[in-house]
Amino acid sequence: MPALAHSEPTDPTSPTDAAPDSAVADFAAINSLRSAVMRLGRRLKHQRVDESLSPTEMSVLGTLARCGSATPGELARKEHVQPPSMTRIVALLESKGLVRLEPHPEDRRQKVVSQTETAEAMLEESRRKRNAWLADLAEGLDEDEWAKLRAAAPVLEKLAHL
Amino acid sequence: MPALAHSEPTDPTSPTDAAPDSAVADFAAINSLRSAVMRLGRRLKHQRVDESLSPTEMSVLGTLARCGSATPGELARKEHVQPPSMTRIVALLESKGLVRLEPHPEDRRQKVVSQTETAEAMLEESRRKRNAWLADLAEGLDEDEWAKLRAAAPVLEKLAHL
DNA sequence: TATTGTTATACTCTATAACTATA
DNA sequence: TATAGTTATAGAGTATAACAATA
Repeated sequence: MPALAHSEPTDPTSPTDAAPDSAVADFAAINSLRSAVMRLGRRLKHQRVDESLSPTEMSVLGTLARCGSATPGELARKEHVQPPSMTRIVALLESKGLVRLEPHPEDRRQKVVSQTETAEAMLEESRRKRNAWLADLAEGLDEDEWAKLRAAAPVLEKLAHL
Repeated sequence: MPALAHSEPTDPTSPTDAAPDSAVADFAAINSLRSAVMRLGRRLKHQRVDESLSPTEMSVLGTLARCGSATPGELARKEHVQPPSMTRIVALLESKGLVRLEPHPEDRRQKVVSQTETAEAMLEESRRKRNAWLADLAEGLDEDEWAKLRAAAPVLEKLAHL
Protein backbone atom coordinates (compact mmCIF):
# COMPACT_ATOMS: atom_id res chain seq x y z
CA MET A 1 0.00 0.00 0.00
CA PRO A 2 1.38 3.40 -0.95
CA ALA A 3 2.26 5.89 1.71
CA LEU A 4 -0.38 8.52 1.91
CA ALA A 5 -0.74 9.50 5.50
CA HIS A 6 -1.78 13.06 6.19
CA SER A 7 -1.02 15.43 9.01
CA GLU A 8 -4.22 14.95 11.01
CA PRO A 9 -3.67 12.34 13.70
CA THR A 10 -7.14 10.89 13.23
CA ASP A 11 -8.98 10.43 9.99
CA PRO A 12 -11.62 7.75 9.47
CA THR A 13 -10.97 7.67 5.74
CA SER A 14 -7.29 6.95 6.11
CA PRO A 15 -6.40 3.50 4.86
CA THR A 16 -2.76 3.71 5.77
CA ASP A 17 -0.18 2.95 8.37
CA ALA A 18 2.68 4.29 6.31
CA ALA A 19 5.49 6.66 7.19
CA PRO A 20 4.80 10.43 7.25
CA ASP A 21 7.76 11.31 5.04
CA SER A 22 6.46 9.79 1.87
CA ALA A 23 3.00 11.07 2.72
CA VAL A 24 4.30 14.59 2.37
CA ALA A 25 5.89 13.67 -0.92
CA ASP A 26 2.67 12.16 -2.25
CA PHE A 27 0.73 15.21 -1.21
CA ALA A 28 3.15 17.48 -2.98
CA ALA A 29 2.96 15.23 -6.01
CA ILE A 30 -0.82 15.24 -6.17
CA ASN A 31 -0.91 19.01 -5.91
CA SER A 32 1.68 19.35 -8.59
CA LEU A 33 -0.11 16.81 -10.76
CA ARG A 34 -3.46 18.48 -10.38
CA SER A 35 -2.12 21.84 -11.39
CA ALA A 36 -0.03 20.50 -14.25
CA VAL A 37 -2.81 18.34 -15.67
CA MET A 38 -5.17 21.29 -15.71
CA ARG A 39 -2.77 23.65 -17.40
CA LEU A 40 -1.51 21.06 -19.83
CA GLY A 41 -5.09 20.22 -20.66
CA ARG A 42 -5.74 23.82 -21.57
CA ARG A 43 -2.69 23.88 -23.82
CA LEU A 44 -3.63 20.64 -25.50
CA LYS A 45 -7.05 22.03 -26.14
CA HIS A 46 -5.52 24.85 -28.16
CA GLN A 47 -2.67 23.02 -29.81
CA ARG A 48 -5.02 20.32 -30.93
CA VAL A 49 -3.78 18.28 -33.83
CA ASP A 50 -7.04 18.32 -35.73
CA GLU A 51 -8.68 21.72 -35.91
CA SER A 52 -12.17 20.47 -36.60
CA LEU A 53 -12.48 18.00 -33.73
CA SER A 54 -12.62 18.72 -30.02
CA PRO A 55 -10.35 16.83 -27.60
CA THR A 56 -13.18 14.58 -26.46
CA GLU A 57 -14.19 13.83 -30.02
CA MET A 58 -10.62 12.84 -30.80
CA SER A 59 -10.55 10.76 -27.66
CA VAL A 60 -13.70 8.92 -28.69
CA LEU A 61 -12.13 8.06 -32.03
CA GLY A 62 -9.06 6.82 -30.20
CA THR A 63 -11.17 4.67 -27.95
CA LEU A 64 -13.00 3.22 -30.94
CA ALA A 65 -9.69 2.53 -32.63
CA ARG A 66 -8.60 0.57 -29.57
CA CYS A 67 -11.87 -1.15 -28.74
CA GLY A 68 -13.26 -1.72 -32.20
CA SER A 69 -16.81 -0.72 -31.39
CA ALA A 70 -18.96 0.30 -28.44
CA THR A 71 -22.41 1.51 -27.53
CA PRO A 72 -23.00 5.20 -26.75
CA GLY A 73 -23.45 4.31 -23.09
CA GLU A 74 -20.14 2.46 -22.96
CA LEU A 75 -18.41 5.39 -24.65
CA ALA A 76 -19.95 7.84 -22.18
CA ARG A 77 -18.64 5.79 -19.25
CA LYS A 78 -15.19 5.43 -20.78
CA GLU A 79 -14.85 9.11 -21.56
CA HIS A 80 -16.40 10.18 -18.27
CA VAL A 81 -19.13 12.27 -19.86
CA GLN A 82 -22.89 12.03 -19.40
CA PRO A 83 -25.00 10.13 -21.95
CA PRO A 84 -26.57 13.24 -23.52
CA SER A 85 -23.10 14.63 -24.19
CA MET A 86 -22.10 11.40 -25.91
CA THR A 87 -25.26 11.50 -28.00
CA ARG A 88 -24.21 14.89 -29.28
CA ILE A 89 -20.60 13.80 -29.89
CA VAL A 90 -21.58 10.65 -31.74
CA ALA A 91 -24.06 12.58 -33.87
CA LEU A 92 -21.35 15.06 -34.84
CA LEU A 93 -18.85 12.32 -35.65
CA GLU A 94 -21.46 10.58 -37.75
CA SER A 95 -22.28 13.78 -39.62
CA LYS A 96 -18.59 14.03 -40.50
CA GLY A 97 -18.54 10.45 -41.70
CA LEU A 98 -16.09 9.37 -39.00
CA VAL A 99 -18.27 6.81 -37.25
CA ARG A 100 -20.97 4.41 -38.31
CA LEU A 101 -24.09 3.60 -36.28
CA GLU A 102 -25.68 0.19 -36.41
CA PRO A 103 -28.50 -1.43 -34.47
CA HIS A 104 -27.48 -3.56 -31.51
CA PRO A 105 -27.92 -7.25 -32.35
CA GLU A 106 -29.46 -8.21 -29.01
CA ASP A 107 -31.00 -5.07 -27.53
CA ARG A 108 -33.07 -2.81 -29.72
CA ARG A 109 -32.66 0.11 -27.31
CA GLN A 110 -28.92 0.24 -27.87
CA LYS A 111 -26.75 1.13 -30.85
CA VAL A 112 -23.31 0.04 -31.93
CA VAL A 113 -20.80 2.75 -32.82
CA SER A 114 -17.73 1.96 -34.88
CA GLN A 115 -15.16 4.00 -36.76
CA THR A 116 -15.13 4.34 -40.53
CA GLU A 117 -12.23 4.08 -42.95
CA THR A 118 -12.31 7.88 -43.15
CA ALA A 119 -11.62 8.05 -39.44
CA GLU A 120 -8.70 5.70 -39.76
CA ALA A 121 -7.18 7.85 -42.49
CA MET A 122 -7.75 10.97 -40.42
CA LEU A 123 -6.09 9.41 -37.39
CA GLU A 124 -3.09 8.53 -39.53
CA GLU A 125 -2.92 12.11 -40.81
CA SER A 126 -3.25 13.55 -37.33
CA ARG A 127 -0.47 11.23 -36.19
CA ARG A 128 1.90 13.14 -38.49
CA LYS A 129 0.88 16.47 -37.01
CA ARG A 130 1.27 15.16 -33.50
CA ASN A 131 4.80 14.12 -34.30
CA ALA A 132 5.67 17.65 -35.34
CA TRP A 133 4.21 19.06 -32.15
CA LEU A 134 6.08 16.45 -30.18
CA ALA A 135 9.32 17.40 -31.84
CA ASP A 136 8.82 21.02 -30.81
CA LEU A 137 8.14 20.08 -27.22
CA ALA A 138 11.03 17.65 -27.14
CA GLU A 139 13.49 20.49 -27.48
CA GLY A 140 12.59 21.64 -24.00
CA LEU A 141 13.07 18.31 -22.27
CA ASP A 142 16.12 16.16 -21.81
CA GLU A 143 16.21 12.41 -22.23
CA ASP A 144 15.88 11.81 -18.51
CA GLU A 145 12.74 13.91 -18.31
CA TRP A 146 11.21 12.08 -21.22
CA ALA A 147 12.02 8.78 -19.57
CA LYS A 148 10.05 9.89 -16.52
CA LEU A 149 7.09 10.86 -18.68
CA ARG A 150 7.19 7.54 -20.50
CA ALA A 151 7.17 5.70 -17.19
CA ALA A 152 4.31 7.75 -15.80
CA ALA A 153 2.06 7.75 -18.87
CA PRO A 154 0.48 4.34 -18.23
CA VAL A 155 -0.05 5.22 -14.57
CA LEU A 156 -1.84 8.41 -15.57
CA GLU A 157 -4.03 6.38 -17.91
CA LYS A 158 -4.84 4.02 -15.08
CA LEU A 159 -5.62 6.94 -12.81
CA ALA A 160 -7.94 8.38 -15.42
CA HIS A 161 -9.85 5.11 -15.54
CA LEU A 162 -9.81 4.19 -11.87
CA MET B 1 0.88 -1.21 -25.47
CA PRO B 2 -1.53 0.23 -28.00
CA ALA B 3 -0.39 0.25 -31.58
CA LEU B 4 0.92 3.76 -32.07
CA ALA B 5 4.05 3.51 -34.12
CA HIS B 6 3.91 5.54 -37.27
CA SER B 7 5.03 4.66 -40.72
CA GLU B 8 6.90 7.81 -41.72
CA PRO B 9 10.61 7.09 -41.64
CA THR B 10 11.66 10.72 -42.01
CA ASP B 11 10.39 13.81 -40.29
CA PRO B 12 11.89 17.19 -41.27
CA THR B 13 10.78 18.84 -38.05
CA SER B 14 12.62 16.38 -35.87
CA PRO B 15 15.26 18.21 -33.82
CA THR B 16 16.82 15.11 -32.45
CA ASP B 17 19.84 13.01 -32.91
CA ALA B 18 18.49 10.46 -30.46
CA ALA B 19 17.98 6.88 -31.46
CA PRO B 20 14.90 6.17 -33.56
CA ASP B 21 13.73 3.73 -30.90
CA SER B 22 13.20 6.41 -28.31
CA ALA B 23 11.45 8.56 -30.88
CA VAL B 24 8.84 5.86 -31.32
CA ALA B 25 8.57 5.45 -27.57
CA ASP B 26 8.16 9.19 -27.13
CA PHE B 27 5.42 9.19 -29.71
CA ALA B 28 3.55 6.45 -27.93
CA ALA B 29 4.03 8.28 -24.66
CA ILE B 30 2.69 11.57 -25.97
CA ASN B 31 -0.42 9.88 -27.29
CA SER B 32 -0.98 8.14 -24.02
CA LEU B 33 -0.29 11.35 -22.12
CA ARG B 34 -2.65 13.42 -24.22
CA SER B 35 -5.51 11.04 -23.68
CA ALA B 36 -4.81 10.57 -19.98
CA VAL B 37 -4.39 14.28 -19.27
CA MET B 38 -7.70 15.05 -20.93
CA ARG B 39 -9.65 12.39 -19.10
CA LEU B 40 -7.95 13.05 -15.80
CA GLY B 41 -8.69 16.73 -16.23
CA ARG B 42 -12.35 15.96 -16.63
CA ARG B 43 -12.33 13.85 -13.48
CA LEU B 44 -10.48 16.50 -11.50
CA LYS B 45 -13.04 19.00 -12.63
CA HIS B 46 -15.77 16.97 -10.97
CA GLN B 47 -13.94 15.62 -7.95
CA ARG B 48 -12.74 19.06 -7.11
CA VAL B 49 -11.75 19.54 -3.51
CA ASP B 50 -13.56 22.84 -3.12
CA GLU B 51 -17.05 22.82 -4.55
CA SER B 52 -17.34 26.54 -4.95
CA LEU B 53 -14.15 27.18 -6.91
CA SER B 54 -13.37 26.11 -10.47
CA PRO B 55 -10.07 24.35 -11.23
CA THR B 56 -8.56 27.51 -12.68
CA GLU B 57 -9.63 29.55 -9.70
CA MET B 58 -7.97 27.03 -7.40
CA SER B 59 -4.91 27.11 -9.59
CA VAL B 60 -4.70 30.89 -9.36
CA LEU B 61 -4.79 30.67 -5.57
CA GLY B 62 -2.03 28.08 -5.71
CA THR B 63 0.06 30.31 -7.93
CA LEU B 64 -0.44 33.24 -5.57
CA ALA B 65 0.52 31.04 -2.62
CA ARG B 66 3.76 30.19 -4.42
CA CYS B 67 4.57 33.60 -5.91
CA GLY B 68 3.26 35.89 -3.18
CA SER B 69 1.60 38.36 -5.51
CA ALA B 70 1.20 39.09 -9.21
CA THR B 71 -0.55 41.39 -11.65
CA PRO B 72 -3.63 40.14 -13.54
CA GLY B 73 -1.58 40.04 -16.73
CA GLU B 74 1.10 37.90 -15.12
CA LEU B 75 -1.54 35.54 -13.76
CA ALA B 76 -3.17 35.26 -17.19
CA ARG B 77 0.16 34.30 -18.74
CA LYS B 78 0.96 31.79 -16.01
CA GLU B 79 -2.44 30.11 -16.19
CA HIS B 80 -2.56 30.26 -19.98
CA VAL B 81 -5.82 32.14 -20.14
CA GLN B 82 -6.62 35.42 -21.89
CA PRO B 83 -6.65 38.68 -19.90
CA PRO B 84 -10.45 39.08 -19.91
CA SER B 85 -10.83 35.61 -18.39
CA MET B 86 -8.41 36.52 -15.63
CA THR B 87 -10.30 39.73 -14.97
CA ARG B 88 -13.41 37.65 -14.34
CA ILE B 89 -11.56 35.12 -12.17
CA VAL B 90 -9.87 37.78 -10.06
CA ALA B 91 -13.17 39.61 -9.62
CA LEU B 92 -14.84 36.42 -8.43
CA LEU B 93 -12.01 35.61 -6.03
CA GLU B 94 -12.15 39.12 -4.67
CA SER B 95 -15.90 38.93 -4.18
CA LYS B 96 -15.30 35.81 -2.07
CA GLY B 97 -12.67 37.58 -0.03
CA LEU B 98 -9.91 35.25 -1.23
CA VAL B 99 -7.69 37.84 -2.90
CA ARG B 100 -6.86 41.47 -2.32
CA LEU B 101 -6.35 44.05 -5.07
CA GLU B 102 -3.94 46.93 -4.63
CA PRO B 103 -2.66 49.63 -6.97
CA HIS B 104 0.66 48.93 -8.65
CA PRO B 105 3.37 51.08 -7.05
CA GLU B 106 5.03 52.06 -10.34
CA ASP B 107 2.40 51.74 -13.06
CA ARG B 108 -1.08 53.07 -12.48
CA ARG B 109 -2.53 50.88 -15.25
CA GLN B 110 -1.66 47.70 -13.42
CA LYS B 111 -2.92 46.13 -10.19
CA VAL B 112 -1.31 43.84 -7.67
CA VAL B 113 -3.23 40.72 -6.67
CA SER B 114 -2.38 38.86 -3.48
CA GLN B 115 -4.09 36.19 -1.38
CA THR B 116 -5.86 36.93 1.87
CA GLU B 117 -5.70 35.10 5.18
CA THR B 118 -9.08 33.62 4.29
CA ALA B 119 -7.55 32.04 1.20
CA GLU B 120 -4.75 30.58 3.24
CA ALA B 121 -7.21 29.01 5.65
CA MET B 122 -9.25 27.68 2.75
CA LEU B 123 -6.20 26.15 1.13
CA GLU B 124 -5.40 24.43 4.41
CA GLU B 125 -8.93 23.11 4.64
CA SER B 126 -8.91 21.93 1.05
CA ARG B 127 -5.63 20.21 1.76
CA ARG B 128 -7.42 17.94 4.19
CA LYS B 129 -10.08 17.07 1.62
CA ARG B 130 -7.45 16.41 -1.02
CA ASN B 131 -5.72 13.99 1.28
CA ALA B 132 -8.91 12.02 1.69
CA TRP B 133 -9.40 11.92 -2.06
CA LEU B 134 -5.81 10.92 -2.50
CA ALA B 135 -6.22 8.12 0.03
CA ASP B 136 -9.12 6.74 -2.01
CA LEU B 137 -7.15 6.84 -5.22
CA ALA B 138 -4.14 5.32 -3.51
CA GLU B 139 -5.90 2.03 -3.06
CA GLY B 140 -5.78 1.52 -6.81
CA LEU B 141 -2.05 2.19 -7.23
CA ASP B 142 0.96 0.41 -5.84
CA GLU B 143 4.05 2.09 -4.44
CA ASP B 144 5.97 1.71 -7.69
CA GLU B 145 3.24 3.47 -9.64
CA TRP B 146 3.16 6.32 -7.17
CA ALA B 147 6.92 6.65 -7.44
CA LYS B 148 6.56 7.08 -11.19
CA LEU B 149 3.94 9.77 -10.70
CA ARG B 150 6.11 11.61 -8.20
CA ALA B 151 9.01 11.54 -10.64
CA ALA B 152 6.90 12.77 -13.55
CA ALA B 153 4.99 15.51 -11.75
CA PRO B 154 7.71 18.17 -12.07
CA VAL B 155 8.22 17.28 -15.72
CA LEU B 156 4.51 17.71 -16.39
CA GLU B 157 4.68 21.09 -14.68
CA LYS B 158 7.59 22.06 -16.88
CA LEU B 159 5.70 20.87 -19.94
CA ALA B 160 2.69 22.94 -18.94
CA HIS B 161 4.87 26.05 -18.75
CA LEU B 162 7.11 25.41 -21.74
C1' DT C 1 -40.30 -0.95 -13.14
C1' DA C 2 -35.53 -0.28 -14.80
C1' DT C 3 -32.53 0.98 -18.50
C1' DT C 4 -30.82 3.09 -23.07
C1' DG C 5 -30.72 6.75 -25.58
C1' DT C 6 -32.65 11.35 -27.02
C1' DT C 7 -34.48 16.18 -26.78
C1' DA C 8 -34.71 20.57 -24.72
C1' DT C 9 -32.58 23.71 -21.88
C1' DA C 10 -29.27 26.07 -19.00
C1' DC C 11 -24.85 26.66 -17.03
C1' DT C 12 -19.70 27.22 -16.76
C1' DC C 13 -15.69 28.59 -18.68
C1' DT C 14 -13.20 30.79 -22.09
C1' DA C 15 -12.35 33.62 -26.21
C1' DT C 16 -12.56 37.79 -29.32
C1' DA C 17 -13.54 42.59 -30.18
C1' DA C 18 -14.10 47.07 -28.74
C1' DC C 19 -13.22 50.44 -25.14
C1' DT C 20 -10.75 53.23 -21.29
C1' DA C 21 -6.75 54.62 -18.87
C1' DT C 22 -2.22 55.07 -18.43
C1' DA C 23 2.70 54.88 -20.38
C1' DT D 1 1.59 54.62 -30.47
C1' DA D 2 1.71 50.76 -27.34
C1' DT D 3 0.25 48.40 -23.17
C1' DA D 4 -2.83 46.88 -18.91
C1' DG D 5 -7.05 46.00 -17.76
C1' DT D 6 -12.13 46.06 -18.49
C1' DT D 7 -16.76 45.50 -20.65
C1' DA D 8 -19.81 43.31 -23.74
C1' DT D 9 -20.76 39.51 -26.39
C1' DA D 10 -20.44 34.98 -28.40
C1' DG D 11 -19.14 30.27 -28.62
C1' DA D 12 -17.74 25.55 -27.15
C1' DG D 13 -18.58 21.91 -24.20
C1' DT D 14 -20.97 19.83 -20.69
C1' DA D 15 -24.72 18.95 -17.36
C1' DT D 16 -29.52 18.19 -15.67
C1' DA D 17 -34.35 17.20 -16.39
C1' DA D 18 -37.95 15.34 -18.89
C1' DC D 19 -39.18 12.08 -22.33
C1' DA D 20 -39.49 7.86 -25.61
C1' DA D 21 -38.64 3.19 -26.60
C1' DT D 22 -37.39 -1.21 -25.10
C1' DA D 23 -36.17 -4.71 -21.59
